[in-house]
Amino acid sequence: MAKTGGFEQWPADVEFGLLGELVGYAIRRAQIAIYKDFEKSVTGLTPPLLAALILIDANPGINQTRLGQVMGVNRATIMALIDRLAALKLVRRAPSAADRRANALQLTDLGRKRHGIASAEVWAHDARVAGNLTPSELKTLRHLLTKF
Amino acid sequence: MAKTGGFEQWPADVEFGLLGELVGYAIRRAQIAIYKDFEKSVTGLTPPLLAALILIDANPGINQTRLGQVMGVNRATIMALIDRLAALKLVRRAPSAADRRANALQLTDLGRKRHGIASAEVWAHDARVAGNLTPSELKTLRHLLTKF
DNA sequence: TATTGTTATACTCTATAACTATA
DNA sequence: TATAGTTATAGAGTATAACAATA
Repeated sequence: MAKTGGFEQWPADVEFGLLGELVGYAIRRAQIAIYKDFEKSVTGLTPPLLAALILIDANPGINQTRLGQVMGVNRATIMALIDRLAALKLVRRAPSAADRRANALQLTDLGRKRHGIASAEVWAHDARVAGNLTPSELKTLRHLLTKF
Repeated sequence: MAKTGGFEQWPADVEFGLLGELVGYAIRRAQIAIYKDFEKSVTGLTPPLLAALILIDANPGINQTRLGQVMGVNRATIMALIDRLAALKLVRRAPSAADRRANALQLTDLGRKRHGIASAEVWAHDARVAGNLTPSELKTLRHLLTKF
């Protein structure tokens, strides 16, 4: 029942009706609280941009369509995200050796540097928001979340 | 490890790097999967609009600022959401007896009807996406999610 | 034919800043 | 002074539809 970033998870003076019964909404409220802490913790990158940055770092040469599938967004959306990362000089669209239609996505030197900084920031953020859970509880939660 | 709506939760051929360590990202991925099922299940209302509709039904006369606080958004944002619910003739801004600055939000007759329909839809949706969890697991998950 | 990237376009969610009426 | 609502504006994320290049 922690308050994260001033967002009161389940205020007692409000009726939630059906929302209080939905596990999907419980996940959504946790996500809102976590997002508010993320904003204060990770400088200059939104959650989708950081996710893309980390995924490209971990999968160098991945193409846009595949990255979009992994992130759960379509080609036009991943296009916009890569455009922004490219404008920030963090990601480069290199030609793919295997498929001349595709871009092989890579981090730039600056991108690798930024990846290191943002990793430290998001790591600290995640530890903070999970601070009310024991290691055992976290393991259980992670396990249950894979079932969706 | 269910696939919900064609979104593959943790594809095995992709490295997730640091993302795989973050409980916040695990929650985000579950939320993406659930959202994709929501879209197919609840007709004509987005998650924020349905949340507002249910909260107004459960707290008739609530004002916009308080509703925004409960939902975790600011006054300008709740304004836009109520504008859309009002344009759909689902919600009415009634004058507040206690405070002439405030709107007492209420469902219209059509709003109550829509609330009933959407409740059935979202209930079925939630049961479907939670189908891989036992009642005991769901209870544990709900408990752990309150800790953020 | 199918797929990758791209562009044009539009909609939703969200916020900041400034204004007004009222408290 | 402070708060509730409002308006104007902007940015980010998301999608659909169409097109060119390549598979």
